[in-house]
Amino acid sequence: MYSSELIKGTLKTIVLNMLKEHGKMYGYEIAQKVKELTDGKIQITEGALYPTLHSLEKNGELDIEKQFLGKRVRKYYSLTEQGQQTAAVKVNELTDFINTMKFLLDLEPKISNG
Amino acid sequence: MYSSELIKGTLKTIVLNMLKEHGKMYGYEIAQKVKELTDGKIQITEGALYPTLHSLEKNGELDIEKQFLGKRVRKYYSLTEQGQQTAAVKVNELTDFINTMKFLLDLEPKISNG
DNA sequence: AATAAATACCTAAGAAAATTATGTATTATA
DNA sequence: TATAATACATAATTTTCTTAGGTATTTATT
Repeated sequence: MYSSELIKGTLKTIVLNMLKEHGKMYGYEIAQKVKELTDGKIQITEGALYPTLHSLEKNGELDIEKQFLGKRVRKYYSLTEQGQQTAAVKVNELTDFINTMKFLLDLEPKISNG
Repeated sequence: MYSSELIKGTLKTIVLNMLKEHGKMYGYEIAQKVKELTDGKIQITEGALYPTLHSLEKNGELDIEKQFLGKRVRKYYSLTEQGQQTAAVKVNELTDFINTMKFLLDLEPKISNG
């Protein structure tokens, strides 16, 4: 597990990208998938996840679709058109940021993007 | 300039790494150097920088040394032994995190670290 | 000489985003 | 039948940053 401060600021991007790559998903599923894909290194807490989903939906990035399994409800989220654009922008921004950080921290040879 | 939320959580690591790579530096210098190295993409604000430096010093990561230029003061910071260890740990952690994020966001071929 | 810009430090109020803790309820497992 | 896993949610608190303000010196410009 990473010291939590690192993950800050990347949650929206992670969520948007999960939906971009895996189609519609429900909240719990997103958290499980991220945990699985990162070997438990990134664990999204529910207190962070649900408010983020609500906020994204409120801002028109996500569509919501309820599904009932017996009496229990699942809320499937999917990207709106606007959400698809936002996802692309956010992922590009994060990619750029990562490259900048790698350079700044001297993590790779400096003459690789020229 | 990146949307500010991305930079969150990386400031301590950036500061510690700057001091690791460039020896003793003063606050203003750190901010300038980071700005210069990232072509203005990462701009550390003073409101974030100085409290971070104070906090790192208070925690025993940094030594401080005052220098006077005429009447103006500069506060040079350098890594303590503990600070050197923390810097290494933090940089490793960030490197690992970056690799995890790249994998998670599918930014590079997945069979590159195996 | 006067003004502006850059250097160099600092703190406080507020916002943003997460953690931690708690809550509800159903379904599957031991 | 107790426990764990699934699945949602919110509230209080903490952390970390932004924004805005403050002081003061030195250098560059007009």
